Amino acid sequence: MITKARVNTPSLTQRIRNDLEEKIRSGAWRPGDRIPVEHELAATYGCARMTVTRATEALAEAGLIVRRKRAGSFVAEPRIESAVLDIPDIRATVTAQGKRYDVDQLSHRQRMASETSEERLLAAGGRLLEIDCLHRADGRPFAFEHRLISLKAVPEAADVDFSETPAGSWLLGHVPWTEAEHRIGAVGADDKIAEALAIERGEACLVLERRTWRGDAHITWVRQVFPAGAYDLVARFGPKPETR
Amino acid sequence: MITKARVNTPSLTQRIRNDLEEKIRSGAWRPGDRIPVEHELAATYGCARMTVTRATEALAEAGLIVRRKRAGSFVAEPRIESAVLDIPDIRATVTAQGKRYDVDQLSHRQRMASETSEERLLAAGGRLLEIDCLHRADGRPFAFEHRLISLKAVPEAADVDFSETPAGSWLLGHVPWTEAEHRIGAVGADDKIAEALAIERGEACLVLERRTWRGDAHITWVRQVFPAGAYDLVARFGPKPETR
DNA sequence: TAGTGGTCTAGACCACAGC
DNA sequence: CTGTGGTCTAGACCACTAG
Repeated sequence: MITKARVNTPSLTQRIRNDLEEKIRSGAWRPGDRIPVEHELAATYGCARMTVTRATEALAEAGLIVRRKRAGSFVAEPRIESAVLDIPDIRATVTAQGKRYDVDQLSHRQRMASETSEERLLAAGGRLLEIDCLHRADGRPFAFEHRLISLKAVPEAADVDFSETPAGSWLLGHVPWTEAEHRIGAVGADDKIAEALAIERGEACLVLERRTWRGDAHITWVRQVFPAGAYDLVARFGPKPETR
Repeated sequence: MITKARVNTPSLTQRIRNDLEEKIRSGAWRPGDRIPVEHELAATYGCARMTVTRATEALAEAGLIVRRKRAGSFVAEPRIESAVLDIPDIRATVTAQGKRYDVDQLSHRQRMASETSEERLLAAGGRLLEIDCLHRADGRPFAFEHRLISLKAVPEAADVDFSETPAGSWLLGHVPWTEAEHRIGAVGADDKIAEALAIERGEACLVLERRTWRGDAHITWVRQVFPAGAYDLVARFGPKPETR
């Protein structure tokens, strides 16, 4: 096989992938359509079948096509169900907006985990660090945060001063985690939140709850409350900017 | 090379991937650690280097490792920023909860797109279909929906009866889309929403806005309002249930 | 400059589902 | 049964960069 004179071009696999993706995204191939069999594509591109396979495999993983033995590969039906959500660290969010970030620590204490299912899940009889804080952007209240940290999972957190670096940012940098679950909802501000955020009681707020694990060990649980409009979450489904 | 007697086991590539992933997720390998070079892994598993490459490639795509020429492959620093968000169709959500689904169409009209940037983006001088509806679960208000559909992009929508099948479900089944953007926030109910959802004015609601495209053509814009607590969005980061 | 990942080849055999 | 994807091999050369 002749070696192509590639000069800074994407790999052949990538070009095949992009070509097929373009056909699908442009609508030239509609959901349910069968795409050419792999050996045909290999002939088209003058390459080995494996090269084509790598491309179609990637498309299948991305959910754009479905590959079926004996039947062929087909353009998949789009599904709206999954999108990528960006959930950045609050300090990073604020500074990314070009605003000054401050945190007020409202309370900070150690205690034993209670017997609520919530806290048993987190620390199962161990000690907890419980921290309330207020995040500020340019001095104005940005988010109220209530956090529990399992000292069983992160004993060194007991000695850290979170009055400058918020606990979330510290944890992000010091405790590798492997799994996270987020829950997003809305709630009316209770008295505590209303006071902290300087809004009226009952006013609508966006709530983001996050649990974080390292393997089986539950690291932290946090509930962040944003005044309506202060913070929107954005999720996307579609072409990735990279590799195009 | 000896062909292994595989009996319904995952592929070798998959097993290598799982092994490495396990090492990372368990914490045996920490972020920043270098993982064995590919030819070593190939020797370990008694396979060709390409087989190992396929596994490490997949891990790199999943963001678990970073591969650097000449330097080696390293366990990546976890990033909390992206998580997969499930945003199902409302009808599907309700029926999945085992509840009866109904939709009340509150209004339905055609008009020209106005000159707001919003609507210019959607239909650029063309006709719009504007639909308000109320989704119900077991008869109780579940979500208020305000939707605009570009008749330029979806002319056949003009003749569809959305009083039984909600527009969202119809579009999902009839108009393949390729890109979507979601925005999630909180808002206090205005009079219209409060009445539709049978809640108090000002009560906190979760808002989900979604824009959908097919290639460059903007298909629809929709704003769905859920009473606080009625509906939470869940996003995950971590091991996929599949292929393990 | 040596060693790493990055990519590709030209085969091969298999399992499986559609015909 | 046949053709499809599923997987793997045993090489090869290249590009890049850390040392």
